[in-house]
Amino acid sequence: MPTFKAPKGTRDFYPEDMAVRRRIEDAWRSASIGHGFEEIEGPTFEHLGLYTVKSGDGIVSELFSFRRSGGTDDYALRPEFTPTLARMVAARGGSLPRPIKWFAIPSHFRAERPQRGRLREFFQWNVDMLGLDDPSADAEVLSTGLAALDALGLRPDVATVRLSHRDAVASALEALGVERESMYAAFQLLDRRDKLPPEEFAKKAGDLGLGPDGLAAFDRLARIRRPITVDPAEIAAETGVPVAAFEPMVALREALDDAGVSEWCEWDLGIVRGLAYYTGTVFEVHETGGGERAIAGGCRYDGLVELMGGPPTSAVGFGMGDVVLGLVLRDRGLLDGIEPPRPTVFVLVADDVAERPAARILASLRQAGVHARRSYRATRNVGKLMSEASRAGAGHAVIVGRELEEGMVVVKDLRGGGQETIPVDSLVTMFTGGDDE
RNA sequence: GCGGCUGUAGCUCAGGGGUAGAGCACCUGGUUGUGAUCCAGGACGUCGCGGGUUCAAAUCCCGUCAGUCGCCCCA
Repeated sequence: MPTFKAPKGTRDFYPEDMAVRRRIEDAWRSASIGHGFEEIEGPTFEHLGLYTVKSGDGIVSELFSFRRSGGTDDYALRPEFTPTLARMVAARGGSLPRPIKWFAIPSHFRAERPQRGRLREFFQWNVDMLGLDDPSADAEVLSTGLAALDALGLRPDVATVRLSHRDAVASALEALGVERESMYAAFQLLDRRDKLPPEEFAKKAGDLGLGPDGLAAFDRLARIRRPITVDPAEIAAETGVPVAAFEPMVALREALDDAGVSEWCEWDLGIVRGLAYYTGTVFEVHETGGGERAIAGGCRYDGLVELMGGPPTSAVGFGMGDVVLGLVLRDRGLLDGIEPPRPTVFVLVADDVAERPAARILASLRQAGVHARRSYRATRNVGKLMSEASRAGAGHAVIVGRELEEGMVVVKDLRGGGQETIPVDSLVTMFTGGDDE
């Protein structure tokens, strides 16, 4: 018989893994709802064209795409959610009340070589706010993400938001002599500042029309890392760029301050993020040590809904994957002790004649909404059964046995250790009365 | 697509040309009811796979596959 393994880059979620996943998803969902976002979902696969129209044909090699046997349409498992979101917004056009505040926790699929923090199937929390062209929307979206991180135990000393603003950087680069038509190439170079040898960096910068002075300023700009409270005039002085270029950053900073999250944030003008359709604010959330990939990435994408056939719609959102976040949380012990739901009651049968009464007791507990389990072993050895109840993490064990003759059962508190003999009739009340966990 | 490292029991690993090992976990029983660091017993492997060398390969050689980490890319 052939043996099968989970496909490359996918994961099996055993109960303990599922408990961790639920913890993360619960934090995401709670933060979203608490900040006024509503949950949506879309199809797991879409028309291939939905992705190529936005990202170009080159994206196809990164997708799991397919055609139904005998069919004519090309599909792809969704590699991200934003196109689906933009499609959904475009489909309802202007009929949706603005701003639109939606979140989703979809699975995604990418045909990449797996490595640390990157798998072929993963879950990504998406939070998006559309139809409000104001920095307060950027701040609201970002603070939603940070609320989830906070709920999971991460704090500003452990996770940092690196922020930039494409309009500000574009103005700065223009002031340094970069032609408008070279702007996208300049962003790409900015993104690769730490990966290229200095000579190559200088050469590519020269191709953009930058002289030696401009190159030096470009390099300084690319490496700007400052507290978010810094005076833009300081950055202007350091890079030789007129301070007016950094104007968009001031309004963003004020919005972040009002949202109460500026403690998490710093400027990093080297943050670019790849896509051409990004506009305005861009940010990444990183572990402060910086060893892992980005925990989350977000941006403004004011043109995308229109690209999908909808009305011009401003938009800002972010995605946060479960893989890197899980690694960061695990490294800090923040996932220790998470386990699947544990039963309130564990019913054990201590006597052959108690088998059917025990079954009835179990059913009555469950019908009353109590999480109750039983042993499926044949043994009547109470010690072994008690051990099983303990390993199951049950709060109480109910021994159904000889006391039944008097209409009684024994209830043992597995946390505290005490036990009492009570009438069978009062058992359900005991566990629904509110004085038990 | 390219490179490093690792593949031996369910898990963690030892062994290193001559009959396949340990700990943990798991299962059963301990004759009559209380959470095992108790006792006794049990199941467990084509040593990733294929080829080569050898009287003999888990062990040495070659290849291959898988996992993992990195490069490329990263929505």
